[in-house]
Amino acid sequence: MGDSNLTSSQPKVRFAPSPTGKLHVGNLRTALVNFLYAKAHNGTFMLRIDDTDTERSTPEYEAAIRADLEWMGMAWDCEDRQSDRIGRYDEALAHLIETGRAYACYETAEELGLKRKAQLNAGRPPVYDRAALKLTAEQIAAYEAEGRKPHYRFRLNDAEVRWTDLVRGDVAYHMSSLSDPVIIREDGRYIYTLASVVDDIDHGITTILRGEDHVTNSAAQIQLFEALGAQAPQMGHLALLAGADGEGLSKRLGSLSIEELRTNGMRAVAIASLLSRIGTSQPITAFASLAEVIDGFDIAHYGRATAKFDPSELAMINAKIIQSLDFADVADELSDLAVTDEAFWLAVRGNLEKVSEAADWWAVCHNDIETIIEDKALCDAAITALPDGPITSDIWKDWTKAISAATGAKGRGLFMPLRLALTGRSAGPEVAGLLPFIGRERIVKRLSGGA
RNA sequence: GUCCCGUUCGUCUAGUGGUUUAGGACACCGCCCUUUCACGGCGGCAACACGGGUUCGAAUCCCGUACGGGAUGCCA
Repeated sequence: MGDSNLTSSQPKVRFAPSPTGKLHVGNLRTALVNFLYAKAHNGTFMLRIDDTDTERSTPEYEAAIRADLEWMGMAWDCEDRQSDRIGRYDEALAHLIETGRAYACYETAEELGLKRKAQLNAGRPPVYDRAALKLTAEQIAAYEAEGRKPHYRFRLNDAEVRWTDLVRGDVAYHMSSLSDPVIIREDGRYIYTLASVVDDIDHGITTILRGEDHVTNSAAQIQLFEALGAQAPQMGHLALLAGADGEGLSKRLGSLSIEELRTNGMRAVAIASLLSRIGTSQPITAFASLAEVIDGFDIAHYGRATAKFDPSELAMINAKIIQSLDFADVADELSDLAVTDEAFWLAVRGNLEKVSEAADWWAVCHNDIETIIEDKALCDAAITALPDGPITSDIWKDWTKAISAATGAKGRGLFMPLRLALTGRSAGPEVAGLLPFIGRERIVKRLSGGA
């Protein structure tokens, strides 16, 4: 477990997405934990666009990622992008070559693939054999004459790398089962392994919080930090997320993209509430604001076991949050839905799972519906007992009392027929609050079986 | 194949050898309240993956098995 005193000096963290896809709950959770860590410790949250893979990166994805982060309220304090920093990577590579930590390799991707396959078949781990180190000057010249361009690998020290992980505690990793990582491609494009380390050094990143799929990368990168004369930042590897059925999340990204959750009516705070708490020892809480999520955050509460993300759990938190929202909080969204009345919002909010459902109830009140007459005699009595004067929610009590006196009906037998006739539905907000919006004319019409 | 990691109520988890009849939160069920739903109050159901070992004593330590996840890329 991490020592939180270590971070009393202000940390600087980064979220480093590669713009090769949309943000999904797994990604976003990593971003959120970084954001919360920074905010909880008065630190800096940086956005870094990892776009060294030019074949898969697109401006559209980058824009979508930014939009999602902004929508979540996760403002970043500064930003940078890897494609602007090639010069720094050149310098780092030169330094590694000079110091004997980087070396040129001439195998093609196909040759490496075959080599791996052979090792696997022989029951050996598919670790690069460093054949390039044994190349003679003549062989290299021959490759060059052939037109082959080298890619470069970082030469790992055959040592055990240790670090105290913010979430996993003491970690030890022997480098013997790792291949020397390629750091620059044959075509001259850098790979994130090097770029990320150079960036973290230059940006003064103090703490790296990412998924545990990066553990082996971290081990190698710690040696890279050292080879570049820097001290590795603090590391924290979050357990990955799985779907509700335990299956890895990555297989079902589509249904769990932030964009989709947003269009499904999930609120940013609801998402932040859930993602900040799953996989931790803290209870899942429906926070009212991101500030509360920050207050409730502590990296020490994160566990090592795979956490499960359940969309239905998100929906419940979302409903809970909506039910306590003030009119001012949703006025803009509601006006998009043509709902402009505060009293109406207060009347229906307690029964909504999504804000957009307010529009359904607005329609129930103002448009024609299919009424259900379950008890005709009672409905007739209701028409008779309907008091004169303006229809307010206050009339409900006396009105229903009068209907009860006239018919002998009470409890469910009294209220359900009224609800069915007036709203056409068997469940929903308190009928009293809807009355003023339905209006006298429709009330009478519906009680007599019309729309 | 090899290397990491994990496995406690439905779910997220507390638990680092005795204080544990294994605690909490959410979900679920019941009751109360009540004008349905929701909210609230009270109560309930419900778990240490399996097998060995160490120990007076193990959810906790060790070994093995099973299952799951990750890594093993000229992706990030």
